[in-house]
Amino acid sequence: MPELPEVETTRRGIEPHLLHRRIARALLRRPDLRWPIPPEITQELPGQRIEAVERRAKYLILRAETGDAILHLGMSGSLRVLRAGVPLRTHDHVDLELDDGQLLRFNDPRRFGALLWQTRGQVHPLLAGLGPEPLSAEFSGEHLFRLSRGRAAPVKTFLMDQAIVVGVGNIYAAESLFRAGIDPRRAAGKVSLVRYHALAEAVREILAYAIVRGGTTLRDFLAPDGAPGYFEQELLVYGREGEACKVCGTPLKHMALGQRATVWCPRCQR
DNA sequence: CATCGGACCTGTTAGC
DNA sequence: TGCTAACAGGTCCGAT
Repeated sequence: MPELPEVETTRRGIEPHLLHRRIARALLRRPDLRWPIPPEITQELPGQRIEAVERRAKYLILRAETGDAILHLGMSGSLRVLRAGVPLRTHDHVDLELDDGQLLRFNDPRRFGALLWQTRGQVHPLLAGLGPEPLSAEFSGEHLFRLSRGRAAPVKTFLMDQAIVVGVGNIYAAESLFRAGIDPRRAAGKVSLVRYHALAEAVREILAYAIVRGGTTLRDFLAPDGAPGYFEQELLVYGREGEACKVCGTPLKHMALGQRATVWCPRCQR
C-alpha cells in the first residue's frame, strides 16, 4: 500500500504524539509479521524515551535511547495513535504503549510489514543497501543516468529498485514516467541524460506534492488520525488503463512489467 | 552482477 | 446470489 508519501504522512501524523514520550510496554498479539519481532522490542525498548520519529525510504524509525525501532508498513500496514482501551480491530498486531495513556497501534492484514530493531551505532541489513532519498540533493538525473548504464531492465523496474532511489513504488513510478514522457518499457540503459533529468524532476515534484495532499488513498490508506489522502484525484495514468489520456485523449495501454501492473500513454510516452 | 520468478498473507472485486 | 480466480500500494530470496 504505502509508498514514500504515505509513509511520510504517517510519520507526520504520529510524531507529535510520540516525541519525547517514554515507551511503557510493547504488546505483541502476533509475534511474527514478515519476520519475527526481535526480543529487544519487548525487553529493551520499554522504559526508553523516543528521541525522534524519522523516515528512511519506506521505513519509519523510532529513535530511542539505546537503538531504533524500525517499522515497515508492507502492502497493507497502518498506524494509529489511540487512547488506551479503544477496542481492537482484526489484524491489530502490535501496541506500543506510551507513558501518557496513549498507544501506537499497528494493523496489518497481510502481514507483509515488519517491526525490527537496530542497536545504536549499527545499521540494520535491510537499511544498508538503500539508495538516496528522492527529495535529497543526492538524487538527480546524473545519478539515474550513471547507475543505469548497461542495464537492460525496463526503466520503470529500475526506478522502483530501492537500491537506485528509495520510496518510489508502483503508483508514483507510473505517474513520474508519464510526466517525464518516458515509455516505461524502455531499457533503463538506453534512456538519455536529458530524459533522466526530466524524470528526476518529475519524481521530486510528484512525491513532494503527494505529501502535501496527504498521500494516495485507493482503498484503505488513512493517516494516523483517520484522514484519507487526496492525491488520487491527481493520478493521470495509474489505475486508468483503457481510459483516455488526460493530455492527448489516446486510450492508455497496460501490461505487466516485472510482475507489476503498468499503465502508460502510447502517444505521450516514448 | 543483473534479472526473473516465486514466496510471503489476507481482503476485495471481477467474472462466470 | 454464490463460488472462484485474479489482483492489490512491497520486497526478500534463491536460481539462473
